[in-house]
Amino acid sequence: MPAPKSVPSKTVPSKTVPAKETGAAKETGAPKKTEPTKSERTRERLLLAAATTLSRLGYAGMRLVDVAEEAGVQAPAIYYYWPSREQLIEEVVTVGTARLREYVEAALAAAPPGATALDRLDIAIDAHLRQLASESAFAHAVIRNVSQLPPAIRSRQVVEERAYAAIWRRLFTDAVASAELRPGLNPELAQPLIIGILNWAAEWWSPERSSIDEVVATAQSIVRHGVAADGPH
Amino acid sequence: MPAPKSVPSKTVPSKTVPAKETGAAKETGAPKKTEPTKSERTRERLLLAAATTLSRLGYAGMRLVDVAEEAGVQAPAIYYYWPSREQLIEEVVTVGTARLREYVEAALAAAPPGATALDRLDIAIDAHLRQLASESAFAHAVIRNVSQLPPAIRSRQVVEERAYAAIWRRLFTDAVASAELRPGLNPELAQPLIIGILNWAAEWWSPERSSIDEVVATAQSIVRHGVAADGPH
DNA sequence: TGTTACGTTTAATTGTGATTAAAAGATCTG
DNA sequence: CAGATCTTTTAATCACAATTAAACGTAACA
Repeated sequence: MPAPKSVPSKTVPSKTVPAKETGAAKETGAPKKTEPTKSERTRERLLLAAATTLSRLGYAGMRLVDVAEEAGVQAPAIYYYWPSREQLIEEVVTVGTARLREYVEAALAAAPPGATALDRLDIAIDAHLRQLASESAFAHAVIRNVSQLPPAIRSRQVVEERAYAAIWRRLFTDAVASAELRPGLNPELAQPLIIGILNWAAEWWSPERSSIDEVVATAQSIVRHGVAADGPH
Repeated sequence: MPAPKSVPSKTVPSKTVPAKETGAAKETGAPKKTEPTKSERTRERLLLAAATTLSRLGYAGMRLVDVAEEAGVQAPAIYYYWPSREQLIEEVVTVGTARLREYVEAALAAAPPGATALDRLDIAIDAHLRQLASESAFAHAVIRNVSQLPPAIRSRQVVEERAYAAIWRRLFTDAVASAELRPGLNPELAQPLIIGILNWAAEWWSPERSSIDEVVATAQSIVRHGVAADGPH
């Protein structure tokens, strides 16, 4: 039983490599477009199931039986894809963090050239909240568990997290540089406080309670007024 | 072995009641001032240990052995004070929530008569953050675990939580009534978003990183500017 | 059509951790 | 100091959940 990809694994025995992700580049010129194998889809289904279960029951509470049931397989099937429960969880939280970063990065990259630092802050808020809303399983899994992850997992997730934090630090540095931030406001503290608005939304927001659009708009409004200099008005 | 107080317990066998908390009212006219028994202090030590361990390892991860070790006793000693692990955890989260509410309530009660709605908001922010900072074990235990508590525990904790939420809802209602809230801002959404600023602080704040005074000031500044009407300036 | 690697299942194995039982220590009261 | 009651400990239970082993289809393919 060779273990397929398994993103960050080291301990994989590495027997006959099934050349799936790897082989794709060889077959077609474009590295995309290969239809996902049944195996690949099962793996993805398990990863999502793990994220869901992890966010609901927490790091220690997530049982492989639950994950398996959620994905419609038996628990030992998980070991075909991951060498251990730990590795599975590690992938959930690193992938979760990475996707959030990528989503926000993409949104910022698509910002119009004339956007001010505060405009970009609005964009980041929008992207962060919408990612939380759509990929809620992964987002919840990360947000609710980072503080309780064992060091081994945490240390690898924190790399992703720092990369994401850098984006926000940059947003605030820019705002300071362009004097768009209210004087006297400590950006080192303002930044995590603002992140709190967004992350905590994962705890209370639900589509029944209010539309995501309204939450985004309200958060943007609070933040903008909350940190902006009393500019030209 | 009679089980001492054990706040919300129902399943206690209720044998010979040691008349401790109860007896206090009988002995002295004032219901306070009784020196805490050694037993009472052990119980308190265990409760704190449980809060600490719970916040560090989560609901499912908190082992009684850890709690006991943190309190300097053996695990089965816990069963002298609580009938089960569940009840212990329930007490941690309800007491944690209750203390936060009481602290903020007290702060608001001490507000000067002339305080505006926004002044009172500042007071609540100050109290909430300081309570998080001082009773951090209980606060963390609650904040990090509410979403993962089993329904049985959660349902009892949520009573406390609703009582606390009512305070904040009131603050915002008042601000709307006195037209201190920026028009167009949805107070139903603004309120949980602001709470997010505060609760998430538990995740990142540490005394080494910055003084609690500075965090409070920054949070107050952001919130006030974030939600206030463009009033008389 | 038999063979081989893949994907998954059922049936052990094993360690851990809550809980209980029984037995000591303490402490308090007379 | 003896006796009784509180507090805590050591020594079982007992169940559950991760992991491993072995076996069972199934599809491509030679």
